[in-house]
Amino acid sequence: MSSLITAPFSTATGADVKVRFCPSPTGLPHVGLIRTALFNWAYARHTGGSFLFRIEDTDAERDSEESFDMILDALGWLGLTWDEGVNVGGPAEPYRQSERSHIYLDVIEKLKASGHIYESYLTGEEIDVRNKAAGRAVQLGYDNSERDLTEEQKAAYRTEGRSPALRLRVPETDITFTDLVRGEITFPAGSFPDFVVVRPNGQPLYTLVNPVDDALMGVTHVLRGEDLLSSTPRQIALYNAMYEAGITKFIPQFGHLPYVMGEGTKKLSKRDPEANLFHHRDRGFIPEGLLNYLSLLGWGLSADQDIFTMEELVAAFDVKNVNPNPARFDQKKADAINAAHIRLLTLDDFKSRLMPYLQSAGIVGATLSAEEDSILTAVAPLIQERLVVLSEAPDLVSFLFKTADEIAIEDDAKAGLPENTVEVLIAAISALEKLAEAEFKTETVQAALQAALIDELGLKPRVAFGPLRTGISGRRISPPLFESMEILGKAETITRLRAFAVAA
RNA sequence: GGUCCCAUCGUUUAGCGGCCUAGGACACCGCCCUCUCACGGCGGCAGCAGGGGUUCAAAUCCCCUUGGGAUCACCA
Repeated sequence: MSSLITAPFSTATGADVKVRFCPSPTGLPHVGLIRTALFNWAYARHTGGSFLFRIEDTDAERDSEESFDMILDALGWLGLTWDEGVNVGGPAEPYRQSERSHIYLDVIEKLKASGHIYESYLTGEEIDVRNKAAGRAVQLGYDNSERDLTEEQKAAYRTEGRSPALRLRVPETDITFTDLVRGEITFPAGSFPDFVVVRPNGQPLYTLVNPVDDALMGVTHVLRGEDLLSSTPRQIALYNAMYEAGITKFIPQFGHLPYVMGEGTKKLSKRDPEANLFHHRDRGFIPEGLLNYLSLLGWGLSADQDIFTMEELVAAFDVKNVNPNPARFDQKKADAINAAHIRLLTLDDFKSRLMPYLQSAGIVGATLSAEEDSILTAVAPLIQERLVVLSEAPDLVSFLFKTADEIAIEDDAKAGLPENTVEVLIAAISALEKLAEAEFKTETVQAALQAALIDELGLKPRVAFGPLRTGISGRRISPPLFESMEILGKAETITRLRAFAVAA
C-alpha cells in the first residue's frame, strides 16, 4: 500500500451521475435534511443521472421505525422521487444498512488482508494517559502507536481478555479535494489520527459503512451538510484504501451544503418548531411553496426571480452555484413564497388542498355535501389571494357553514364598531328586504346598500359596512362583504343582521 | 488548543477586475387602489466587517486582523 492518495475522483457529469440521500432515522424530519434531499434530487434530475435513497440505521439506540416512516411521508408529500433504493430496489440491495452486515464483514476482511486496517487494543482512557505522559495534548487523540503490533503483543492483549477495535491506517500525506461548492480544500498531513472503523464487538461504524455503501452503490457525487466537511479527508483516506484493495474504482466528488441557521448565529436546532418539516405542513404550506423556499436556502434561480416551479429549478440547478455561506431560515420570507404559490394554484386544485384543513377544523364533513361543495366553490376564489398558509382558511370561512345562532361576535370586532351600529343595521335590513330573493346577488346587494347607507345616510363606507361585516361573520375581517351575503342568501343574511341588531 | 469552513442592505441574494452612483426579493415605512383583510401599483429606508497590498482600475485577486461557525467519539 502507498502513503499517497492514488485513487481518481469521479468524472461523472451527465447521465452517469449518481447522487444519494441517506438519512439516519432519528427524530423528526428537519428542514435542513430535506433541503439536502432536495438538492440531491434536483441535481439528479438536472443531469439526467439517478437519485438513490438509502437508510443509515446502524444505531439501534436512536433509530426508530416511526422516524423512518416520517422520512418516507415527507419525501412522498414533497414529490421527491428516487430511482434506486428503499422500497424501489436496485442492483445494490439491500438499502437499509441494518440489513447489510454481511457486506461490511466482507469489506473488512479485504481491508484487513491488504493491511489498510489494523487491530487496536488501547482504550480511550489508556490513550489519554499515554498522551499526558508524552506531554501531548489530549485533544489530539490517538497516537497511532499500535500500527505495527507484533503477533506476540496482540496475543498478550488477547490473553488479558481484550478484543481489538479496527483502525484505518491513514496515509501520511496532505489530502486535497475540490469541493463542488467551496473549491479546493487541503487538509495537511497529520490533521487527524488513525480512526476506528470497527468496534471491538465487530460492529462497523458510520465512518466505515457510509463510504463503503457509497462506493459499492456507485455514488459519484456526495452532496451533504457542511457538518461533514471535516470528516471528508478521513473518508477519502478510506476510499483510497478501498481503491487499493480493489473494492472501488473512484472517489466521489464532494459538495458541502451550507447550514440552515435559525435566529442569531446558531444552527436551526431540532428543538426549534420551524425545523420540523411537518410543522410547516400542518400550518398549511403547500409542497410547491416549501420546496421553492427550501431551494432558496443557499441557491437562487436568477438575480430577479424567486418564485419558480420545480421544473424551472430542475432545469437550472447546479451544485456549483450553491452558496457556501450559511442560510438563515426566515419564516416571513417562507410565508411570502408560500402565499405566492397558493395564488398560482388553479381554483379546483386550491379547493382540494383546502379540504383537509377544513375537515380537521370540523367545518365540513369527511365527504362534502352538495351544499358545502357549492359554498366552498363560491368562497374559494374570494380567499385564495388572502391566504398565507392554508390553515388560515377555517377561521376565514367558517361563518358561511354555520347557522345564525352559531355566530359569536369576536372581541376585536366589537371594539371596532361605530356608535350608530344599530341605526346602520336597521337601514341595511330594510334596504335588503326590498330585494327579491332572485336578485340577491353581489352587484344588486352592493347597489342597494350603497344607496341606502352611503348616498342617503351619508355614511363613510367604512362606517356603513363594518357593522354588516361583523353582523354576518362575527368578525372584523372577512372575505368580501357583498359576495359573502350572496353566498349566505337573503333570508340568512337578514336573520343575522337582525340578531346582531338586537344584541348590539 | 489543532484542523477546516464562512463574511455584500435587518434577512436572502445579484455581482466572477472597468457595465456599481452596488441590482432584485422578503421585511419595514409612506402613497395609490379599496367594504375589512389581502392582491396589485408607485415610492422610500438600508449593505461591500477592518487594514494592508496587486492593478491604470478592486465588492470582485492576494495577505493579515476581526467576527461567526464546524469538527477533533469505539454517534450518525
